[in-house]
Amino acid sequence: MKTKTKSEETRERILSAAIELFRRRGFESATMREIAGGAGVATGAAYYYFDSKDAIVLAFYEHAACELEPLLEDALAGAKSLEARIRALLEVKLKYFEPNRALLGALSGHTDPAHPLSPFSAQTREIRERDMKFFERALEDSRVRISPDLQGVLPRILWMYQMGLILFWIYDRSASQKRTHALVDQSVGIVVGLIKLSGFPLLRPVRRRVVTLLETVSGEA
Amino acid sequence: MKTKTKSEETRERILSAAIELFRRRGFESATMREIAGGAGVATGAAYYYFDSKDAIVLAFYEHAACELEPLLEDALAGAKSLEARIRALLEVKLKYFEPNRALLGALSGHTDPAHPLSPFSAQTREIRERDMKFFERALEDSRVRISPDLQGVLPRILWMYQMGLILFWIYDRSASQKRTHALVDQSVGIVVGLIKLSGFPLLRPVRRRVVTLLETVSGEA
DNA sequence: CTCGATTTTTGAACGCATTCAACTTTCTCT
DNA sequence: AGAGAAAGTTGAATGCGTTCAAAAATCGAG
Repeated sequence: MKTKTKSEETRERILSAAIELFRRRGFESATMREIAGGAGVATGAAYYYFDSKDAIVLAFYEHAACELEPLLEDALAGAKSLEARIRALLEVKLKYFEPNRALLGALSGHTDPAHPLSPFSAQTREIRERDMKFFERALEDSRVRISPDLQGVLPRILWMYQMGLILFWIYDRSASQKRTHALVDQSVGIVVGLIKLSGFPLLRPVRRRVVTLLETVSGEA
Repeated sequence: MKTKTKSEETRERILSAAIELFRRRGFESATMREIAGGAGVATGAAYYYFDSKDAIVLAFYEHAACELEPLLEDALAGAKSLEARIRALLEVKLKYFEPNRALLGALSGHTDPAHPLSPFSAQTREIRERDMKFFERALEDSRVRISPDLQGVLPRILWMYQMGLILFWIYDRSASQKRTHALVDQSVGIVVGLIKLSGFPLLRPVRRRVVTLLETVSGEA
C-alpha cells in the first residue's frame, strides 16, 4: 500500500497547508494557488484531492469530528446529570474548535440542504448522525425521564440547538466570545428545564403537537 | 430633478433586467455582463448602482418590503385573533415572494451579521425593524395577554420564527412547497399556544430565564 | 522486465465578479 | 453662456476559483 500512503500524504500536506493559511490570513484571502504552493504542488493538484476550496474546510471538519469522538466520550463519562452532560459536550466542542473558530464560517454559509457542504446535506449525514448519537447517549444514561414520543426527536433537537450555539459562536465578536459562553451557561439550564417540564400533564397537548410538527419537518427532507 | 429621475430610471432598468434574468435562469448562472447587457448599459454601470451581484437581490428585497407593507396592513386588519393575525402575515409574505422564492436563497447564505447583506446586519436594520413592528402590532391589538417582561422580546422572537419558516420554504422541494405550508399550519398554533401558556404560574421561572437569555443574546449584537 | 492501464501532476486556459482609469454627460454657479 | 465640479458611463484589466488536456509517475499482469 505504498501508493495509498503516498497519495494520502500529499492530500494531508495540502490540507495542512490550507488550514495553516486559513488561520494566518483568513479563509477568503487565502488563494488556492497559495495553498497548492504551500504544499509544494501545482494548483490543479489541490483540485485532484478536494472538490473545492470549501471542501477543504469540510475535510478539516471531518478530521476534527474523528479527533473529537474520544474527547466526547470522556466528556460523557465524566458527567452525571443531563445538564452536566450536555454542557460537557458543548464545552469540549467549543474548546476544540477555538483556534479555528472563524474558519467554520466558511461552512455555515451553505444553508441549502442540497449543497454537498451544507450541515444538512446527504454528504454530511454520517458526521451529523454520529454527532447526534452523543446527545442520544447523554439523554439515555441520565436520570431524566423522557416521554417515549419525545425520544425519537429529542437528539435531533439538541443537535440543532448545538448548531445554533455554534453559529452564534462563530460570529461572536465579544472578547473571548464571552457572550456565547453566557448563552451556553443560561440556555443549557433552560433546555434541560424544558425537557423536564415536558413530562408535566399540562404540557401534554403541546408536546404532542410539537412531536408531530417535527415529524413533518424531518419527513423525507 | 431630472437627473435624479433619469438616474433612478437606469437603476430600475438594471434591477428589473436582473430580476428577470434571475427568475429565468437562476441567480448563479445569470452573469453581471448579461444583466448589464439586458439593461442596455456597460458592465461597470451595474456596479455604479449596486455594490455587488448579491446587493441587487437586496435591492429587490427592499423594494418588496415596501410593496408588502400595505398588504400586511390589510392582513392585520382582516384578522382578529392572534393566531389568525400571525397566520395572515405569513401567508401574505409567502404568497408575495412565491414567484421569486428561489432568489431569496441568494440572501440566506449570509449568516455573518457583519456582512452588509445579512438579515442581521446594520445595513438591513431598518427593513428588519419595520418588519418586526408588524408582529408587535399583531400582539398588541390581540386579546391575548402578554406578561410585561415578554413584551420587549416577543416581537423579535416571532420575527426569528418567521425567518426560520422562510428559510425552510426557500429550500422546500416538495410539490408547491406543501411541507412548508403544513409546517406553518401546525407551528402557528403551537407558537400561539406557547405564548398563551407562558402566562401560567408554573412556567414563570422558565419564562424569566428565557427573557434574560434573550437579552444576553440581543445585547449590543 | 515490459507495456498498457491507472493514478497523479502539471500549468495554462476559462468564466466570472469586481475594479478602475479614462471619458462623457449633466449640473451649478456666476 | 461658460467653466469647473459632480454624476454617470465605458470596457478593458485584475484576481480568483475552477477546469482540462496533456505529461509524468506508478502499477499490474504476462
